[in-house]
Amino acid sequence: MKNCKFGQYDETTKDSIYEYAQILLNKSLIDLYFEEIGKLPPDFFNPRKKGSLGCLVEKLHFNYEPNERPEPDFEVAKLELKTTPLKVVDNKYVSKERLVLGMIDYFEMDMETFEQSKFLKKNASLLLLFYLYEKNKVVEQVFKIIKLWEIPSKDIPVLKRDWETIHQKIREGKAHELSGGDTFYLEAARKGAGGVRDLRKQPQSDIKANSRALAFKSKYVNIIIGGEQGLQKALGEDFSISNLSIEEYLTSKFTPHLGKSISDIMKEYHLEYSPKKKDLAASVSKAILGIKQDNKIEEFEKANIKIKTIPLDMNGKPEESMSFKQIDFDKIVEEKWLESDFYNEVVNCKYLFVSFRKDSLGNKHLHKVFFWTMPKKMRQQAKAYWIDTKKKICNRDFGYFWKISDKKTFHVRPKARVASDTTTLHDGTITKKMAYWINQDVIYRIINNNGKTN
DNA sequence: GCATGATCATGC
DNA sequence: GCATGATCATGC
Repeated sequence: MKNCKFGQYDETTKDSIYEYAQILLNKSLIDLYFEEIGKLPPDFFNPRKKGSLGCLVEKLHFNYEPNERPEPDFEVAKLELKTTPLKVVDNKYVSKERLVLGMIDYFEMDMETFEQSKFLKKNASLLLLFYLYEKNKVVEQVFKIIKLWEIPSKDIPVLKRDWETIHQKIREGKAHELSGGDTFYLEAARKGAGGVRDLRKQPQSDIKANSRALAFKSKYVNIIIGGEQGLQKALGEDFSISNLSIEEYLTSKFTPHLGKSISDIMKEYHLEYSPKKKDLAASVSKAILGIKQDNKIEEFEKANIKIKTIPLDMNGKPEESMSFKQIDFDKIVEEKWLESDFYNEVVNCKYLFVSFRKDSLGNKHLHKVFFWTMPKKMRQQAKAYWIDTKKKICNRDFGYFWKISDKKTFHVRPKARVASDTTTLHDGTITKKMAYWINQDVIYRIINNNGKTN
């Protein structure tokens, strides 16, 4: 635990660091650390001294000494902290500049592969603190977007190809010919003082090359901002003036309704109540969140937030295991873990769990609402589960997937519309459709712990 | 028509 | 009572 001015956080877990970072939202350092900044030598926040804001955030806010090593800033949590500027264009935040991710050591990168690269080790998870840029200001700048970001699996192919393009030039002794235009998301950007005095040696040629750093192009940074901003926009004015994080804001919407019955909440929102409907809980959630029933949930999707409603029995126990998408048998055999559907759309997501508990009459009441992301241990289990499932599908071994009785967190089970609902694989194999599930008792534990993961 | 989220039904 | 198989309701 790190003790800080505004409480404490656990520097070994991403969630805890992220939660503590939220204090910065809509604030500047001078708002929060006026006295502390007064005691610092003026050199510390000279606008000309680049990078000083990032150091100050680490020192003042996180009570953490910045490291210069290849490991991420928060080494145990494997989380790299980045502060980066925004500007406003057409009433929208866009990235002011590329996001620099570390100097290129030509000799070192020459010997690497993408998978084992320093780049991937250091930048797989980023805590991005976007602030609104103001000229000649440092500590006065206000943080506008706080985002815990992990390289999305869908972007890995592009990033990998970009990295390999750069790598290839170094291998061919053409480091001096590198250019930002070679690549799409990731670029080898000029860095350092420039000019003759900043030239460095490269491994496969005697020609000296400019010093360069790997960086996300600002276009790509805008994609990173995009999902978050779309959601902020969808939440509207109330959210912008609330000074709350997205998580806090969304959960606070539910607070006044905790304990109320579904039918009462639906009356309040003038929704039709028919107990046969299966999406009652979902439409109630949408109503409370102010999402139109005709589905504005897309913005949540873009921000990688999934809403799951969980029915609980009288004792607060989940009535069912939790189902996810169908397994695409032909696809999974071609996939790698980090690029898989399952990793992308189930594991690597943020969930908003909305639970409803039955009373003695069988009426459902809004019970607990919280955000949840899969903790590390469970992700490891998820990987083992996925590998096992994939292996059995490769072997056309459809009868022996993990079962709930195996008590291994996940299981495979059908969820097809009817029993006769089968799927035909590319080689003509016909088999029942199956889906990914998380075991009921695991959901129970998550509910009991209010989503706190350890 | 089908995927998905949610729930029901049956057998041990 | 639980594990497993099966089906329902809905939206796209």
